[in-house]
Amino acid sequence: MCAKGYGQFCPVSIAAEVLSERWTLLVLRELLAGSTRFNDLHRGVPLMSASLLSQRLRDLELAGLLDRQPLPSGKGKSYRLTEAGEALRPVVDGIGLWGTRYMRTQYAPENLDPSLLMWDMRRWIRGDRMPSGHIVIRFDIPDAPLQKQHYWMVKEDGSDTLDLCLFDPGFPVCLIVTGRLEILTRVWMGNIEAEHAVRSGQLTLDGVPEIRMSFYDWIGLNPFVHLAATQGIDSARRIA
Amino acid sequence: MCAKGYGQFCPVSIAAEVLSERWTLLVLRELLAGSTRFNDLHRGVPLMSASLLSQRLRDLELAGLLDRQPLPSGKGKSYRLTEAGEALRPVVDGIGLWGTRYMRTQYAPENLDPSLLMWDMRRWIRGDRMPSGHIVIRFDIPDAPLQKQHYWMVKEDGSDTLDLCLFDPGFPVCLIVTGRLEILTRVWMGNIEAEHAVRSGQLTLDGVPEIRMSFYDWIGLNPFVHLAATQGIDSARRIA
DNA sequence: CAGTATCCGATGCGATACTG
DNA sequence: CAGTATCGCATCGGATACTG
Repeated sequence: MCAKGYGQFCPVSIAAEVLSERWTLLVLRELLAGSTRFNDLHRGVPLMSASLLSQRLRDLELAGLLDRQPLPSGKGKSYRLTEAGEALRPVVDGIGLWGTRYMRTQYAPENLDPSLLMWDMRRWIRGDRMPSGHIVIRFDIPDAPLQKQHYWMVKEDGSDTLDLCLFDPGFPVCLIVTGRLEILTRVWMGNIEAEHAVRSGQLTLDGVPEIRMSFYDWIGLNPFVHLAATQGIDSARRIA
Repeated sequence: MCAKGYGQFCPVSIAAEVLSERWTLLVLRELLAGSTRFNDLHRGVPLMSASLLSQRLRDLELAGLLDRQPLPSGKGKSYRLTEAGEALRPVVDGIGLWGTRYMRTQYAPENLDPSLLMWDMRRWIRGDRMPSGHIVIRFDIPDAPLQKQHYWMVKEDGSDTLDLCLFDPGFPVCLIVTGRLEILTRVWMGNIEAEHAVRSGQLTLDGVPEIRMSFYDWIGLNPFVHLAATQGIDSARRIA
């Protein structure tokens, strides 16, 4: 009968026809976070198949939330939110805030993924607060699957953005951060304070004191934690 | 592999596992609008099968958004949002607002439904602004399917809430409002001003002048229109 | 009335393979 | 690399029938 939509004139219903499709909200989150390339978007939703991501991007374009431009470099396309898509930022933020406050399944084992964590951290870590020079930080996650126990964050001199490597880039490592996946995730989500995690030995920092001390300054937090703080919600109080 | 969820620790993802299920947002809208009984909820999402509504209500309960209490009257249950569910109001409002502003398919024929329109109007029409006494308003929708051309809104003396009848309740009718389905829907959605619709003959009022004049006072508008007005968005400007 | 169980068909989606 | 087409299965959800 009703192929797809909800058959209602209510704007919530019309909006839900786009927004409630499986994965769409997460793709939107990635776009709002600033990813513009297919593979970057895909790294943010690694469990989604490429074909489905492609499909959803087309859906979003059709719904007028997304603009797809061929790249000047010839290969590939650039995906950018339109005004309508950008206007969903408060909605997606609101959903994230609500999730932070009320949902408890965040740290279930099946929701933890070292690569995803690192990819998320890479985007928000404050490269501009790191010491100058060529900085390499290694993250060690001993309880992760073998292929996913080591990650390298690389900051070139002069640039503030980071590169995430899954293999040893070869440069000398300035700092090794070691912690179990859940701990690292909780620290990142503002659920455990970084200082506390280090003091209690849940997180280990290995490197020269200068860089070790700077850690707390640049490690940063997932953006929803900042949002929550704005609204007076304290993530740390919610330790399960 | 991933049975159901998204396998991500991000709060947006956790929230989306509940919120992005098909129909869930609309059920939530109904709950937020104040419906507490199964059949009332169902009238708000008539195209949803009862079994699926039942299922979704259970899902919402399980996720902690909904509280299901047996009614003192013995039969049936009462559904009420928990604090967590209530906390989604700004999100659902935000989605509705966004839909009002950016989505254009609202008035596609397949989204228009006279019964749903009447049910929505019933909830928000200002009974307290109607003249006192036993008031019966009949709505005539000449282009609706035969069984759905006539609706009666009944206000008992002393009560401010309205009853919606699909059959002639037998009392004398004070006012007949006639208009095509799309016109009635657009007026209700603030897309056409009621006065304008009447002046231009798109809407017809038939009754004694006193009640005819009061129409503009109690007819009201869908709540998202009020919200939009608060935010400086003018629905009337968006006539397609 | 107020739901719930079951059945079966449509479709959504992941895996795989393919292309410029 | 940056996607897109195809295929086949899993599951979602509507219809129907049933129960307190």
